[in-house]
Amino acid sequence: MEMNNKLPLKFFQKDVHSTARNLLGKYFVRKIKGKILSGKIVEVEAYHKNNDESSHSFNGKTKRNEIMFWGGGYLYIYFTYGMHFCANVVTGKLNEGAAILLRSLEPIEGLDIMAMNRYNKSIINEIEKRNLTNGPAKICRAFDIKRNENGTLLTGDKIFILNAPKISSNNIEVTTRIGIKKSIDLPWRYYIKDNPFVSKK
DNA sequence: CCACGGATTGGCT
DNA sequence: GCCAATCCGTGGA
Repeated sequence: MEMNNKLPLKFFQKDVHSTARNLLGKYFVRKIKGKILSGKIVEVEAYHKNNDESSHSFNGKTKRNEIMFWGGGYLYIYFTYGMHFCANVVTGKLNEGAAILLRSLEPIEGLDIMAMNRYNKSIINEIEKRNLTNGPAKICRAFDIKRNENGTLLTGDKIFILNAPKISSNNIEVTTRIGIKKSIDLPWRYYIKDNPFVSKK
């Protein structure tokens, strides 16, 4: 895959909803130990400090969520349920408190390494491939992303996002978000219509 | 200091 | 479909 078309900082420094839509179809990439892991972004959710009680940033800045206030272009990693990590792309301006949760990827490169990270074996069947990165915690497990990666700048050379053609609105499905108990009616989940790697319809 | 529960997953029924 | 696993951020005393 061509590696010279990284998304620039200004891509991330815009409105969280347009950026969420724009992230669909792009390639999330991690270089680790000389290898490339990558996946096409097929499902995301927007979170924002304002009017969104489910957002980690809703009650203001804390040590845990401070990356959400650093402005667009950083990776915000949080730990949940005592065993899982999830990855967010921070968007907008300084102190805006906006981020996009990566909910599902279509695995593209480094499937053998992802399979080791997820299943402790390098050869997998079609069902296992389907389940490799189709959930927010599965993505972090497959890409070996943990607390260390919190605050990583996405324009660096370790973790970044490659540009790809924009997905047209016709091909984007918009729904309420999954797995939350507050602000459950906000239609802030975006996914690529008919992509088999989307976590849930 | 302590209690609560979560932007989840996978295994078992 | 249901539920256990397992940590730590958060908020109240």
